[in-house]
Amino acid sequence: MNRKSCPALLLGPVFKVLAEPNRLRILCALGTECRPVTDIIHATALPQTNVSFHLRILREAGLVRAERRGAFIYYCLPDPELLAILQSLQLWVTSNAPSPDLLNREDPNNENVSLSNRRANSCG
Amino acid sequence: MNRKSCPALLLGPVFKVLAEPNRLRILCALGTECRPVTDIIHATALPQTNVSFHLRILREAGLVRAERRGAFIYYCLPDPELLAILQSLQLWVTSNAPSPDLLNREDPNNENVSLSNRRANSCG
DNA sequence: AAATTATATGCGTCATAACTAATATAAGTC
DNA sequence: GACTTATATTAGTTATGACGCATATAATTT
Repeated sequence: MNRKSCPALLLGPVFKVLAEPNRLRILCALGTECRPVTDIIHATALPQTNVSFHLRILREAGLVRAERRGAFIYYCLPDPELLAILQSLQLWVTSNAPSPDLLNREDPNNENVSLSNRRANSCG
Repeated sequence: MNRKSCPALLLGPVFKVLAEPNRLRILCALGTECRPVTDIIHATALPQTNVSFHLRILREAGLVRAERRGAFIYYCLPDPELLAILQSLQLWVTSNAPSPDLLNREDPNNENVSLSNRRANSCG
């Protein structure tokens, strides 16, 4: 099963970049504005070296654009479209996915997924 | 910067789940159909234990639904909406992001991101 | 109920990614 | 050119996640 038969594989690297909470916070701190790294450092309260580390990853994934203005380097989202897509996904998650706090816990009653015998079904 | 000030943080766990290529292949193998685990094993050529491992993670993230039918457990996507969102993101990636093959390599000329001095800009 | 098929789980190992500290580069100011 | 500010990089450490093996559970068939 290669990329041809599963084009979604293209999304893997992007998802990997977006999976890191601190990177999401950086994107959040950017919003629709362009901001210098210093601002991001203050907004996220992350150490400078760590912000720079994550910015590089975001940059190489094409998820932020960087441009120098004098001594500062401003970062911003490349495209409002991206923001819209992420927001629709966010909407889907909040309305459809299980409580995200449960993701890392075992649900004691295994109620998330009932594997008990029932033939009635809505798909397939 | 908590969830209130950055609701995108909710997406972190979902992205983490979607970042794994084999999980994307499993979703791909499912498509819009419901299929038993055996089918997924054959389609992906992954070892059973590995498929089961990934299915659990997908399940707990709410990205697939499971239902038993006799001896088989059928898995399927919970919602066509999800597929649509992922496809729009995929479209964005293919048209806007840098070549994904470059993501894991250092680009030798550093052409991905020009940090050279230029004051002209389109944002901020 | 024994055997078979379908699927899940626990554990150990290995690879990868995040983080820290120290240092380097690059631009601006005096 | 020396000094300061802004940002990036490198190396080392730690944490996390994927995978494989062995085994467990659950339903089906005989």
